[in-house]
Amino acid sequence: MRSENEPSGQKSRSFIEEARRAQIVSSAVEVIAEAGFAQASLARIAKHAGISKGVISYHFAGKDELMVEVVERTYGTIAEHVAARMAGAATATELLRTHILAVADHMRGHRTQIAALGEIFYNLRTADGQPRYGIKANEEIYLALERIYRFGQESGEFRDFDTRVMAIAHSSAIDNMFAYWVATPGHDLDAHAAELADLFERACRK
Amino acid sequence: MRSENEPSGQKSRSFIEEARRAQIVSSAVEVIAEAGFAQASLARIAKHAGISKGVISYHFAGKDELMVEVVERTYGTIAEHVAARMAGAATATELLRTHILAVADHMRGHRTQIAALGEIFYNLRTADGQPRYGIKANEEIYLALERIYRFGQESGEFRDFDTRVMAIAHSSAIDNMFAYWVATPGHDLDAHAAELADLFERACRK
Amino acid sequence: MRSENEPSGQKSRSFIEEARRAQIVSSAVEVIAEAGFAQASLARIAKHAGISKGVISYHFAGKDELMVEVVERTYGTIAEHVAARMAGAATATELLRTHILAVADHMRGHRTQIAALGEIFYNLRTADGQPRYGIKANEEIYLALERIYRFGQESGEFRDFDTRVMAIAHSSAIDNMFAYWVATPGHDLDAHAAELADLFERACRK
Amino acid sequence: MRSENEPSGQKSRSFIEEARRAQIVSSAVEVIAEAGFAQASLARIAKHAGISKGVISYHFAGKDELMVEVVERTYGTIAEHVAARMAGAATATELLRTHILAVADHMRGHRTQIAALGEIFYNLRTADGQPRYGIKANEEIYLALERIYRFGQESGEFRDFDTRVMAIAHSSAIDNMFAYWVATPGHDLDAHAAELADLFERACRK
DNA sequence: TATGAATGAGCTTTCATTCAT
DNA sequence: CATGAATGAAAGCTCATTCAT
Repeated sequence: MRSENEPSGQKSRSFIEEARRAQIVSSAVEVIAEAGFAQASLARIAKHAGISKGVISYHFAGKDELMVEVVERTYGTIAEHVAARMAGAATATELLRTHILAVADHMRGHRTQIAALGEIFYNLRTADGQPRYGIKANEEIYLALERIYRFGQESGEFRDFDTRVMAIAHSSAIDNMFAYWVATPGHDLDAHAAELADLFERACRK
Repeated sequence: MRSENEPSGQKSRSFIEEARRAQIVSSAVEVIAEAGFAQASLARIAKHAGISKGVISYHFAGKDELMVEVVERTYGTIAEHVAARMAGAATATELLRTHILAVADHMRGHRTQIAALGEIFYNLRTADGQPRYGIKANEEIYLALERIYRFGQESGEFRDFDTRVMAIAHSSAIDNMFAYWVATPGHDLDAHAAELADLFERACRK
Repeated sequence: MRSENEPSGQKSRSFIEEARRAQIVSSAVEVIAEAGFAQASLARIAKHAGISKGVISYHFAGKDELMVEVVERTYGTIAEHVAARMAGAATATELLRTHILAVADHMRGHRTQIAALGEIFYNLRTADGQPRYGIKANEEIYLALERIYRFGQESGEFRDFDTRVMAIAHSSAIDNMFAYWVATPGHDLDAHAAELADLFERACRK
Repeated sequence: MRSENEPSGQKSRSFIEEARRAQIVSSAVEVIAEAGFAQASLARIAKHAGISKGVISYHFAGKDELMVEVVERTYGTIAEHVAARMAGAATATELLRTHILAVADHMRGHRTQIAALGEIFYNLRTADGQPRYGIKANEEIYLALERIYRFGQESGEFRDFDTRVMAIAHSSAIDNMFAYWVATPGHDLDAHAAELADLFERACRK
């Protein structure tokens, strides 16, 4: 919830401003998902949105700010959905299975957003050429997953294993489930997720 | 079929030609691994190799052909090494573990090559904007891994599961092991691979 | 002729209108003096004034009109001050010395204005690319100075010389005294002006 | 004279390269002199030279490098000419007069170059917005002129005065002689220079 | 074979100006 | 009166590619 004072340093934006930003972000998501990060020029994003190139420059300080906003909006949506679904789980095994199933569930309705997110994560670089989000950007996810796994180990549900390795494998299995699903028409996402849940449950249990 | 020297439809090349191509491919690998696909302009690759920009255009039909050649040369090397190591394995469990450990073993000495390979796989697109190697480029790997898993199921070592899902998870776990190792100084690659072998063995066994 | 309030063909302006124009001119002066003519975009001037960009366009027909107004307001101020000081001089030598000293005196309190004036004189161009104020804009000054010098020649105080050359040298010496003073912290403006007065007095006298 | 080793860190350039750079510099000079620094875009300079825009980028690292090269080539030519002429002068008075006359002499044949030089001096800024050559770029000239004036004071030819103020006035009188001559068709440059020589001689002598 | 030179398309960004509200 | 929004032209620059030598 925002307070009156806009405490996080953001300027409050008008309704129109907000709508335009959302429209531009949405257009960027679609272009990136369809044509890839490298082809997603401002000109192309503007054309896709049916607006002038300059509008983007007017509403965003630069291409970087636009990309970062795409990430923040998209990533936030996923995190919220998954967190809500996991709130109901009690055991580590339940948490583990719920996480995989909830993410898959979210993917079905947010195909382009997640595809765009992946492109930006992989490709966006800072002015000095360093990746802005490298694999280090997954750290937050890894920590969250490790918490689940350690909880399982402490509760006696799970055997002893390296939680970091397990978290990386878990995270990458989900990422590639998404990529495979996007690329393979007719692929059964739910079945894939269920198999994955079994896989990691068996890999962890005593 | 052509002559022995042109088994795959390629024109036979002089020694010098071959050496130049190898030199250029090598330079491309280093630049891509270090700076990323997007920053790997022909100018930069040429400069890194200490040659003129035009040489690349002379020896390769275009940037695409160069990238494809990088993939073919690099990928072939990995496949050979892993196949040789797996020749000694008898059971499905042994094959599974050996695959993971052999790949990790190869990674240690071929860091830049594999990094470049990943960049190209992820980023290279055809003229019409479609990914040249999408996840579909993994099909060969998936088939090979599925052969192992089906063998294990038929021999009674492994439980019943969807071999395609397992293959995708297996492949992605290896890819991200590499990415994590590259990004994390001091990360123990062997220990990671051993953990991964345990993980998949437990996920598969009855 | 129009009414008293519109002596020079200008539309009569409301108080608010006048205040806004003054505010904008003032902001323009500060931005130009600080950052140079080329960096003084309307956006920057507006931001500096804490108003919207459109306000400037509303009150001025275009950037050109704003610049011209800056020149007129600023230039008028100098001329008034110098004329007042020279009113008390009787001989040509006194007039000459007083001019230099009075200008220097004015500079001390109007640094930004004069700096901005110089920037605009030097840089502003008409739509067809010709300088709007070239050296020809100094004509008025040259004529005024020539009047002093001719007076001195007629009164017998000064030797015979080309009054136009003397006027140009005089004017440029003052301009550069200003530029040097602005660029050199600690430079003694009064001493500089006094030296200059001696210089021209000696150059003129018989 | 250049040595074989190109000791000053410059890459040796081919004849064609050198010719192109000279052509581009020449085109830049003409465009700047005619249309002013602000209007001298790379596109305009290229068009004026009858070449593609990219050629300039190919031969120069950026617009800055081109501008700096214009300054260096043009400034060098003036300095050489003036120094050669002054070599024959013995007294301070002769040096003083010769300097002014030699500069004027050079101006007649290098109108556009000097005009361009002035534009760049006045307008070129570094990336952080600071003038690249401010009035500080005249320091070298001031020092050279002060040497003449001090010499005259020590030899007893000249009275006591502030040599820095005299040098600034001297330098600015020459600059504006040029500007006035450029702007005023039919103006007699030689007569102007002779008057100026008289002016400064009288201003200095005892 | 190899090179330096040249091209032109496309990139992001800045800007003065216009306009509906 | 004032604003925020939008426009489109032009800027400097990068790049893959072509070509004469």
